[in-house]
Amino acid sequence: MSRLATDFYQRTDVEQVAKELLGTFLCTHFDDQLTIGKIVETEAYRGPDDKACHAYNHRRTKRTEVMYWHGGHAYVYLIYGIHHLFNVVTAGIDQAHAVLIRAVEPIEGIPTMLERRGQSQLLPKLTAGPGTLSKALGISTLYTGQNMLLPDSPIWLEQGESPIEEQDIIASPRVGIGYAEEWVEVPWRFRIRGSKWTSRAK
DNA sequence: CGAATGATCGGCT
DNA sequence: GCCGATCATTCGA
Repeated sequence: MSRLATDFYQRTDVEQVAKELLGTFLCTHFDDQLTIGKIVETEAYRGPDDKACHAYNHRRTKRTEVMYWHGGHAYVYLIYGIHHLFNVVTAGIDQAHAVLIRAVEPIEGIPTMLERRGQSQLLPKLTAGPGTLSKALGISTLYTGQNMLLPDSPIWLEQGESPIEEQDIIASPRVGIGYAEEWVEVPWRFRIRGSKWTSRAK
């Protein structure tokens, strides 16, 4: 396997990056535990024109500052006071684009994931959904701003076995963004066709 | 400084 | 299907 590098992350077409992240491996190494999940569902967010994006209209706050950093950083934030959502920052400096990772297929470190989630059986609900996958992989807001291009990063991405074909990608509207007006129906949620490890379709 | 709210999840009906 | 959890962040006074 080889790590995704600068030229993958720093493209300006966040929609394309979101599709190409499907099939890649999200890896974490915390507390001496290696966990790996194959990414099966993503969503693209494109500041500054996308009303669903935290960086809409060049909005710049302490929380969203990371989105303005160069591609390859991790943007992690807390939602509903409970869930830590993991995003991959893309494009260049001051282009606030990011891809939310919404579901992974457990590959490595499954006992660790089960323990972190307090579950005993390997079922899709272990890692289907942005909050649950973060918990299973041990990702928290502590790691927002982590540069995943650094060789010693505890969070990183590995290339997939082979690219997912366009015909095997299902696009649909993003979820939980009812406030985003004309952006509500834009089909920037991507999933691998036939994967049982994705969250429920809208 | 106070109040509202959210890129969600899981338990209960 | 509905609803409550739970708190950092954001914005307005």
